[in-house]
Amino acid sequence: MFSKACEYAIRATIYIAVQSNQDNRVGLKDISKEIDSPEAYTAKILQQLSRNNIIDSVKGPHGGFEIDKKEMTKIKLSQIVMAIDGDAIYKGCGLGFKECSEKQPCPVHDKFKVVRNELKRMLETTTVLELSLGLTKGLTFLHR
Amino acid sequence: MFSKACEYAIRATIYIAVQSNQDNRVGLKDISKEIDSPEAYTAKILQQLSRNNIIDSVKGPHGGFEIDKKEMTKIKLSQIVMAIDGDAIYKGCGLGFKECSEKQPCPVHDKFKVVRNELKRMLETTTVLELSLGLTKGLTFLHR
DNA sequence: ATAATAAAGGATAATTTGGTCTTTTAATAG
DNA sequence: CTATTAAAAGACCAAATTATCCTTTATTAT
Repeated sequence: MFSKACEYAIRATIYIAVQSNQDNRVGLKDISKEIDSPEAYTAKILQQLSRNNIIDSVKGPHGGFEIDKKEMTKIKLSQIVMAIDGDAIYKGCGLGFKECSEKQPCPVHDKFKVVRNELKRMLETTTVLELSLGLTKGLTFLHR
Repeated sequence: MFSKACEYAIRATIYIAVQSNQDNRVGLKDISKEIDSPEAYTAKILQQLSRNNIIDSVKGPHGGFEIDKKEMTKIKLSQIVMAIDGDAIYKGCGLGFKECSEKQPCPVHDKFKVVRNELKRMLETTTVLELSLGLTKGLTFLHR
């Protein structure tokens, strides 16, 4: 569904959100350990999230990553997916045709549309805050 | 969503179905031209489909690929996806966790379930015959 | 100011996926 | 039975994705 990078991005963002809710800034080492991802690779992904203003980063001693509490309620899963994987999952044809459209639909166009719209709706309505609360309440998990 | 190989597999199967409905056996060259895919790579994919009994292949002069008309009504998109991409799209966790389950769900587990179920339903109810008819009627297209 | 800390950035390596080429095997028409 | 045709099979190559390592930059506590 998503790239590995995007999976890590979502995991990391949720973890940072959980910590930011408790006013903890978290470092790369901590993050990659908690979300079970390769450290250096995760660093690259966090950079991208930071450049896309999804998370904030602070250099130096006691630096790390955080998410503004007010912003957190507004960040949707779709923003993370867009920042890492781009819009392929949104506009791409199910059979990989560039020219596929309503006017010239591929054989699975209408069938896929239903699924894609459901996915789109889900990504655009799910907030990072919401997901982080499930974790904090112990209803969901983030590691092996 | 699907791998490139799987996209080519679906395209090819639909095209072979269209031709088989008109009692035409089709060769690799013809297929890859019609579905706009690399010839040698398509050959590999057709082999996989043949081994999985989704299509039939005949060697020698006037050989090629075909689909039994009676079988065609039974072949679902899910069988093609399963043969090429495996069951990852069915059972895999949205965030890539191996241990994700109903009992130990990842933060997006329930959200993804809705989308995945929709996808599953679509793949398991859509037949190759159905898709090929849309093409034959000129309602859909398979190439640039 | 300076040493220590932690993220940013750049170069590079490994793996997976996508794709090609050549040889072998099977089928059939003459 | 032999030449021809077309798929099967195997080795190989290329590109993209995933992942690592090393150097630089920014921050802060002493």
